[in-house]
Amino acid sequence: MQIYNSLTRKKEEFVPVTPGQVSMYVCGITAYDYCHIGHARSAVVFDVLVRYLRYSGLTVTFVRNFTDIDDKIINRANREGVDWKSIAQTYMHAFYEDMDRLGVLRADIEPKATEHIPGMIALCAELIAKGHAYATSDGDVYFRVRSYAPYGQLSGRNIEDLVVGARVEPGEKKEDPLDFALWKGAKPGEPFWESPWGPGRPGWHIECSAMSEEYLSLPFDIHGGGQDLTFPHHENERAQTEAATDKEFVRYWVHNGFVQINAEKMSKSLNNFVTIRDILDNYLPEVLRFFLITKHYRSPLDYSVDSLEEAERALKRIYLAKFAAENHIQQNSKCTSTPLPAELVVEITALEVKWNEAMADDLNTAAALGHVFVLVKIINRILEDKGLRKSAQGCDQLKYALKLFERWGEVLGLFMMESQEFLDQLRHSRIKRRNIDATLIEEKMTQRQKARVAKDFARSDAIRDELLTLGVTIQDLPQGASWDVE
RNA sequence: GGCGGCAUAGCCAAGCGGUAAGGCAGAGGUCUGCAAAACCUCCAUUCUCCAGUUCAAAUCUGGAUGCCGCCUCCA
Repeated sequence: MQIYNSLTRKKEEFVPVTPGQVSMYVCGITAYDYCHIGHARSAVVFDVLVRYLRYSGLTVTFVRNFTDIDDKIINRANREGVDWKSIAQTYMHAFYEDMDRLGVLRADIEPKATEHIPGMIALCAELIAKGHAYATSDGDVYFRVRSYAPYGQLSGRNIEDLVVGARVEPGEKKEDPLDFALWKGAKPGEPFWESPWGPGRPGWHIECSAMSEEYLSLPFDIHGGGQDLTFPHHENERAQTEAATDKEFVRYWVHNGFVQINAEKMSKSLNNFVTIRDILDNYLPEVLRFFLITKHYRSPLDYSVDSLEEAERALKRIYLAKFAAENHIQQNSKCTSTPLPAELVVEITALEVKWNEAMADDLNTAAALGHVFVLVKIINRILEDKGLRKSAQGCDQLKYALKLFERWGEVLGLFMMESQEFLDQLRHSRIKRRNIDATLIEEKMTQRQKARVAKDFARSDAIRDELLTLGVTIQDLPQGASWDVE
């Protein structure tokens, strides 16, 4: 497959270091708050990537870490007057709850920073020994940025430009403002680990270097994360590992784009953070997951309730077609030998190739979903035509289409629910969201049914209009009337 | 100020030199007591603008304009 490499700023053919095997590391969360929709996007994007690589026949070793010690965790613990460990515990647990609901698979290895302190200390020591780092009298250890020539290559910056923006916090004893902390000497009251430089704790970047090196051999194939991690986090990780080991760190750097809220960046200051659980209070997890892959992973994605509801309608269309095809296959016992129009068969066969091409082209899920809808249209076309739907070939093609749903769904993490179950859940989700009193609606439906039997259409239509103002629509079907929420 | 990205129908969105996928909305039709839902059909001679390269450009080059991101913790 082709994959865009942030380091070379080009799409490249993906060739794993070891044929048939992929080693992949993605920066996980810092456990200090509930995950927001941006975390969801990143997690889902790399989940789809892992699933697709496996679908392509590759064996993937996927490492995703937890940062369970960090300034933000300590700050929150202090603010709430609790132990920092319980903060990390709470939000790692929440992460699993949210991700499980979204269908994000567990990584093969999920290391925690606090369980890898010795590796980080060893890395710091190695960097000091090689002259790439130095300890200060305060027990801090800094990376000597100017000692690593390629610094800035990954994020496309040159060192002299960085100097302008570099900051030195009060109390820091850096040789150079560009240098960044590998190890932070403990301040009073802070958690610490013993080290050759005195009690302290790791800087943020060193943990990913230590953990990726521990579980994957260098260079490993894919390093992923959000676009904002490119600088400084990934740039620093790369500098640390390559300077310490004299080996290439990573072959392909993959970065996902941001989720924006109404075309603006999500930020604490704008107070426009939307958490995963906020959304899942009102929408099915699969709707959110579908929404997150409707756009190419490197582009910014604009979140709004409208766009989420549009995704919901679109997903419903897919499930309705799946539902109809499944039902038809179950119930249709008699088959005729009517052939399907040749172009229909050709089209459906071509779809599998096209879908694959889309996914192999830098994980173009937006295009892949387009092909899913073409499949939906073909299913409906067969189902709609009495001759075609009874033909043996028509049935075969419907079965094949369902197999495609299954295969594609496995990769996208979609369409895996029982159709009926999805449609029921969707209905309940909408009833809840629109604050609809189902008992009241049922009463009205009974009243309306009486009116209809009595051919009092004025009355039955009045009830229908009344329900419509609540957002409830009525369908009069041969087997009786039913209602739904839009 | 430095670096990078984007601009495609009412909205969302693919497209990576060979003549505009797909979704939502909308219009027509099937169905219906009438509707609704569902389904089918239709819906960009044209891709922000101006030059250029080419037999051929939404796609490449140069310029203009407008948005956005990063450079500080951030997915």
